[in-house]
Amino acid sequence: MELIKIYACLCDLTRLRLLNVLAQGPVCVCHFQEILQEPQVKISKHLAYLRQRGLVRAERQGNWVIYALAPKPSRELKANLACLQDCARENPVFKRDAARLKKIEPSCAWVRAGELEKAPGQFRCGC
Amino acid sequence: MELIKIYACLCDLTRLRLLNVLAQGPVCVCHFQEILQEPQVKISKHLAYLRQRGLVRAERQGNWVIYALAPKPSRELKANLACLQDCARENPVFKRDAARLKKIEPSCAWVRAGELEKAPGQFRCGC
DNA sequence: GATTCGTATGCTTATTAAGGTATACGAATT
DNA sequence: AATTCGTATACCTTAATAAGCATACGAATC
Repeated sequence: MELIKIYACLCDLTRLRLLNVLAQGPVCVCHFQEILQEPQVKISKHLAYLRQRGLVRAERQGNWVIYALAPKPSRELKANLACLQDCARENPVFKRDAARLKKIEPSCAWVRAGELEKAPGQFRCGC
Repeated sequence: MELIKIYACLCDLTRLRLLNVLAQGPVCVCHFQEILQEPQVKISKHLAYLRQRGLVRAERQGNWVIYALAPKPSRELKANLACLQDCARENPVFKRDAARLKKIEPSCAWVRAGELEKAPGQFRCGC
């Protein structure tokens, strides 16, 4: 059942943090490393978990892989992500992630605008 | 973290069904057996799982054990249970459970009203 | 073509969880 | 006191998961 799958995705802190960041917009793996302060393997694996279950999609841009929330989320998923957003608002861990995201916002903004494609080789990962 | 615990409780269908039924009010184990159509061990174990994590509390009344949602739920728990209720509304499995609950409603009503204590020995389990 | 960079995957180990069978438990009945 | 009833737990088997290490991969650079 869809609901079970969703809750299974949500019952790990790392994945919760990933999804919470993604709610702000697409982010590449190396930025996740910086925001979550977790090793690459860990991040990559949890992203794979979410990807395999359809909560998230990945798109390659040169060396980087940009992750984003899946388009056309089910009603259940939409509701639960909203609920998560609401619950996360007051939580120190999520707030800290949000702050770190804001710090590297510029690079993420380029990514979101697709500038990376237009001007390849212009941007370096800050990791 | 509270949220992780909650999602862990929610990522199993049996527990989801239990919680969804409990949202209507206290229910005893044997009624759960009838509503979910699942073996006693299974139900008992999942109730223990929820009990150990504080989502649910149990109260003995003679031979029966009545389960109810924990009082004073956290903001997170309240939000997620509401979200579940909303998602479950259209789901055939949960709807079927709700229908079965309604059928045995009378006995459950006694339990809820505490009549069981007032008139011990008057009621038998329908299982 | 070799190297570097960012990312993904295979392997191993440890933990957790789900289901079933059998049995133990407390309360009530006989 | 023995039995019955409703419920809980111990034990077993199997499967899923998380984390870390090492390594493979594709794209870009040198």
